[in-house]
Amino acid sequence: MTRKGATLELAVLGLLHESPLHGYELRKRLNLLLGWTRLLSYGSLYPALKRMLRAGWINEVTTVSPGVSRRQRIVYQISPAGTEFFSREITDAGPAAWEDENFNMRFAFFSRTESDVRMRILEGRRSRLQERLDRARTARGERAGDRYVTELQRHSIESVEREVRWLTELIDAERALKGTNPQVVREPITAPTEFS
Amino acid sequence: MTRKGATLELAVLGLLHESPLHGYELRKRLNLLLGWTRLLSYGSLYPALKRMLRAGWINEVTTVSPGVSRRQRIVYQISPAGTEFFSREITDAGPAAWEDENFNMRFAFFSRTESDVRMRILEGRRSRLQERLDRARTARGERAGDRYVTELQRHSIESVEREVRWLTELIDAERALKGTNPQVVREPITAPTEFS
DNA sequence: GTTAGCATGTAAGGAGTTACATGATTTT
DNA sequence: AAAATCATGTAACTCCTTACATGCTAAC
Repeated sequence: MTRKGATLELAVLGLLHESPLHGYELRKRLNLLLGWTRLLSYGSLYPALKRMLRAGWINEVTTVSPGVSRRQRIVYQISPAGTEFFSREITDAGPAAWEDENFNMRFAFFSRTESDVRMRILEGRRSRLQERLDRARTARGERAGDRYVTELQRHSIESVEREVRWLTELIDAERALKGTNPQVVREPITAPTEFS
Repeated sequence: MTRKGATLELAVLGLLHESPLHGYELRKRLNLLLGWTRLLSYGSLYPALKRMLRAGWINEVTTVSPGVSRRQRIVYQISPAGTEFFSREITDAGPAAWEDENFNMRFAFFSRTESDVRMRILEGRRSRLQERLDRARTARGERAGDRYVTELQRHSIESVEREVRWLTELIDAERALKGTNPQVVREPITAPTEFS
């Protein structure tokens, strides 16, 4: 099936992989992690958590000993099924991985990916942007009418070009890394941050 | 009311303002004009045209003399009500104008806007991005964990900074222009391009 | 004559927002 | 004691995409 919109679900699983969290905190972290243009709303997060509960990817752990705060909260933790799903999805380097909505999230979890997967995603992303660039460049020549339109097109093209250069640097770095160390780069798991 | 999603409608009206067009051609031009990340689909354009017909903003002009091609097409032209609506919306320099989805479109039609409106939209857009930047910058300090996450944040911040610089240049240019010529900058209307 | 591109649509469904609703806890 | 922020949710609605359906016309 490979639901197109598993972005949110995957990001949640990725965060819960590090430490259990409750909804409110999850939302804050998601907004920091992925530079979403609009902030993620509760109306979108909470239903997603319910869906994930039903799917068996996460478990509800109603607060036992909340530590500092005596405020009751619903804490979620990732289940084995969730871990399995996350790993499977994160391994997939298909077109979905380099689409606009997914790419940032995939990149954010690159530490949990094999080097080849990273490469294929970065290269896929780059050629996607390259296509867009080609279209934009030919379009520019055609109608040199309004000066604001022209300026907008110029700036858009420059932005995408910059993005492409960034990807090229990353690809080169990845290739260099691959040469020296063919293994997966495993970051040491940081100690679960205490959510206050 | 100020429907949030009038973006598409406004863009269509803006294009029809220059010359009557049929749906297929409209879609192509919209995709060029606004650098939408995904191409606009027919499933979104055609229903929008129907809505606009019902609203009385456009008229259907089933092809009379198609010129070069003898292919029958449904050509739309803007109505007085549509012109009125477009002018009213394009004059509004409220928050909606500098949101992500709207800003590019508004900018593309800047030639049909007063200098003060342009200024307010550019400045609104800039402070919106500035806020985003502040949030991102403070976020960055907190968790210097994963190197890919760090790189993503660095790059995002740099992109927004670049955007802010661009807006600043535009604002300065606009201010200089305002000093010399307080009137609206009217581009000569380019001759309606013959759609083949 | 067949393929590629032109041209117009509809139906079902996904993903998320806004607005509403409620209440606890912490800070001032 | 009030205000801010934490915390969790639901319902209605919007906008768009995908996939389907259909047929014309130009070029090879």
